[in-house]
Amino acid sequence: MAETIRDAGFRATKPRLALFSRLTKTSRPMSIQELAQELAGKVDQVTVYRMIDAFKKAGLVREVHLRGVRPKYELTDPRDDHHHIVCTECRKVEDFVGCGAEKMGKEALRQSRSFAAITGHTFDLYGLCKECITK
Amino acid sequence: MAETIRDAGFRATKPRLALFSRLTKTSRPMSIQELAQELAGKVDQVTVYRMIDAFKKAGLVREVHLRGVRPKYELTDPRDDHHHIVCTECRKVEDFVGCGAEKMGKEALRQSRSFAAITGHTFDLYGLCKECITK
DNA sequence: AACTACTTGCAATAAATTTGCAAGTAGTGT
DNA sequence: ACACTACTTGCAAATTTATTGCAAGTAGTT
Repeated sequence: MAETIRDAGFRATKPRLALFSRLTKTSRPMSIQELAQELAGKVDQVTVYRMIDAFKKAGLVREVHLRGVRPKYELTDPRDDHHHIVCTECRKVEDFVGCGAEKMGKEALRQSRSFAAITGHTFDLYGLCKECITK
Repeated sequence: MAETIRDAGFRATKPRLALFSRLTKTSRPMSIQELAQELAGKVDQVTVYRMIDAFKKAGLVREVHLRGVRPKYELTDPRDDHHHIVCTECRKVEDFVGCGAEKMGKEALRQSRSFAAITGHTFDLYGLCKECITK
């Protein structure tokens, strides 16, 4: 883990290890506030902001935008194209894999008169989980 | 236009008409800041916040989240399932239509053990426009 | 063990968003 | 046209969120 951080060009400091470690332990993207709160006492909130920003630029971390909430962050896994499905009632988040983005990218380029390449995408679903749908 | 606003349950006041009118004139989603700036003198920024919030709840306006920028807003067109393609260099935004969301929604439900229904989705593409790709 | 550039925490700023409230006005009924 | 009332607005102030400056601390190196 320290290795990963160094490879990304950073020093493997305690705060960085703490943040990175926390991110490896979550299956859901986390907000700055959640991270800062959990790391309180160990890592200053300002440092969380700075680290997330740096990790993001280095590609270690991905920013996830879901409707109606502040941005959340998760570790990047380069070979994994997963997306999120969010319950609009209870805000539960689950992952799903696969999406027709490559195909859609090609289709979009065909439609477009000013774009020349696709480099990324976001795709998230919103719905109701089995618990909330009965209410 | 005043009619649309009334139908949504609001009074057709000057500030509301100004905001709504501005939104009908843009082909790109706009941020609170952009809107407030353009309507400066006519509409207070606080009012823009409040109106956007109310319009959003009423379904007149859709919130659009694109990477790395604050939320933007555009008028909802119920029969139009368009999405955005964003140049990661110059931030240009273009629309494209159609996306495999229905199909993917079904696939996601199949994968999921806790979700029961899909009610919405986001899908946006990032890439380079013809101008920026040559740089 | 010493060195140095990168990091961190704390305090202070700045920016974004929300709230309270008196004054203004659209829509209604007269 | 006039008055009435609930909905709206603008302004100021409070909150919340994010950024910056800088002295002190520390990882990685010599």
